[in-house]
Amino acid sequence: MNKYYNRLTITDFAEMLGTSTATVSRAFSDKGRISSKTRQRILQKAAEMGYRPNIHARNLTARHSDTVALFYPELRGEEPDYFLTEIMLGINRSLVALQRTLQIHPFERNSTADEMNRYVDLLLNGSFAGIIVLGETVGSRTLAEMARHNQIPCVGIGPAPAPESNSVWYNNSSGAFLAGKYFRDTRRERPAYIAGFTDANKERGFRDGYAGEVKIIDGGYSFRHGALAFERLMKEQPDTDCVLCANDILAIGFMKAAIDSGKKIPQDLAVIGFDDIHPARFFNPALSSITLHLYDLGEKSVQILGHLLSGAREVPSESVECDLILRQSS
Amino acid sequence: MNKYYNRLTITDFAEMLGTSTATVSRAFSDKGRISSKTRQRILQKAAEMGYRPNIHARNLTARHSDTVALFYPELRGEEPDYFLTEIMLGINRSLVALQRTLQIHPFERNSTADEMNRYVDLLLNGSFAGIIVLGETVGSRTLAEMARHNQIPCVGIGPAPAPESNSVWYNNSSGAFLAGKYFRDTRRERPAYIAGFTDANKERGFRDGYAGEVKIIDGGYSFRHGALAFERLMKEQPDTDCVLCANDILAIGFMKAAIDSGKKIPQDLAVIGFDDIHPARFFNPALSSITLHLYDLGEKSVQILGHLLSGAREVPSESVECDLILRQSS
DNA sequence: TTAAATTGTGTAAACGGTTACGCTATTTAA
DNA sequence: TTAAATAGCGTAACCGTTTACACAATTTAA
Repeated sequence: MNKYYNRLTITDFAEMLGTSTATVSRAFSDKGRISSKTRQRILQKAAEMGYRPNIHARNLTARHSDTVALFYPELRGEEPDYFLTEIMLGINRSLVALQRTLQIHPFERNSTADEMNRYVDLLLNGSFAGIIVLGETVGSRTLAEMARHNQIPCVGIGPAPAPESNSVWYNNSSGAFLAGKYFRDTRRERPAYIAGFTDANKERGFRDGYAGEVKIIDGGYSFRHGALAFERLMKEQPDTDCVLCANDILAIGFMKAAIDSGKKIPQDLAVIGFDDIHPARFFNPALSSITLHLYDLGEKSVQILGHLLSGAREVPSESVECDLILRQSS
Repeated sequence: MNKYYNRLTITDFAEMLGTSTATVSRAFSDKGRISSKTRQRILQKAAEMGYRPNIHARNLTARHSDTVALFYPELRGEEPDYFLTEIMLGINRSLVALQRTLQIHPFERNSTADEMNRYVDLLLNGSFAGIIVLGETVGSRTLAEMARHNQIPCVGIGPAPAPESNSVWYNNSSGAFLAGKYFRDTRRERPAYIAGFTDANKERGFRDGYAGEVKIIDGGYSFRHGALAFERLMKEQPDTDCVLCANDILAIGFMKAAIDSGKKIPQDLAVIGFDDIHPARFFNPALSSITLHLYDLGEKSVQILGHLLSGAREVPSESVECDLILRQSS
């Protein structure tokens, strides 16, 4: 292995200055008592001579690290996970402001016991000051539960408040409702819902919003699945005139296929996506979408974690509103 | 602060088992001598009773951590940084395979001395086993240099081999050449290059590839800048019939504006982007682009880092080929 | 001016592991 | 069967900090 980095230890350094290690330590820690004159002198000398407190020794005595881990079920799909990307952006920015660093830990959606063990080990061996857990997979819940059980600050991000931890959550059902209602209000007559895999909440919300029956097509969440869904839809209900898709990538794949086959969007077919990932607005026509405010989601999770980290016991969970962003596609 | 996690120390645990701490340590470390029978017993008991070696103590004696940091100049632009996202994906996947964890550290492009100091501190206080540094900013170079100087494994990713560290690099100029040549071969007559900010290499490559004069428009790298560039171009050289853009987002913004103003792509105007970020293929028409093989870039950097981490002294830098991916826009 | 309170510093014991060294068993060689 | 080699384990020093406690110097109160 690699044993690089500073060979200058606090003992050596203190000796050079003619002080004790305690004083040096105090100069860096801003806890204990120390005259500002000596602190100045020590910090200055440290800068000159390149002394830096070894972080592992610090973590050991302090009994905590200051890194935060983000666990998320990895989408090994055909596209990068834009959903994750945008949440992570919010998380990381906020974390930097808190002077904390982010470790990222993807895990398989159907994680093996082995993989889970590795992560639980990391969690319990003191690696993290706290964790953020994305999603609602078995893995996510296990991690959240372990964290709670061992009193490690943890906040979950998902489509429902997590009983195992503090959480910030979004309400898929109410989002889908907006889309349904919009289609009703704009007098669309034959709605369809392109589900990735079944998501009862979105489906129900959409149906309730539209206040009428809705054709369901399922299959998967990728760009390619969107195109397939279009083909199936044209066979099974060719007079469909409005569509909600379970996520934006699906919607974009769907639109692409629709346009290539000669459909006019939004005239023949109005399309609304879900999540409002950034690339949605790039498409031509620009995609309308239910926004989950992904960036804010990340930000809020860090806010809650921040409170937990500074010792608060009861921090309320939060939810974020879904909104319908109208662009060209609907 | 938070002093959670395992209160069961090696001393307590060893006592419970009636062995010495040395033996327990050996059971976990697979170095020293130990009978497989006792190891079994210890590991099993550990699992039962929930003993886990504290990572900070381990790191302290071992004099190294096993986390890898990725430093990158943060694009505080109007879009998420897809370029980064895809490289990071490659890095993280490979790193997981090496049982290492990734910390991500964005820094400002024009980072202040203060910010730089923080990062140098992190670098030199033993936080990382090694680092990967993205880009060619002053900050990136400083970090790479510090790492090299302190013998911390470091690999840079950028548009040219980095003298301060091992690196994996791409050749912008040769990529742009391909685009120029393609436009020449397809008998386009009035080329333009939409530079974000000036990038002499791409510009030169493009001109050489086309073997003729090229109109330059600059301004910035965002979607919005793409649209602005289109407008300026229409004023300054309205008969342009082919365009290379300095990145894909720019290209997409450009195309969107062009289409909205009635241009037919690729008939009236052929467009090629740069980087081949994933969303390029979603656009309508799908965007042709010079691919940098971003994912592979990330993978290779970890490969090199892996060698460095396992003690190799001289590991050759690598470069990746640029390729022209043709889609509908050209 | 003197006692009490406060401030600044040092000594040494943790923190929770690893590992060099030494001492028995046990195995192998002769 | 015996000497030499080796395998398995324990003791204790060490990794580089922090911090409780003790003590001297200085300030404040009376």
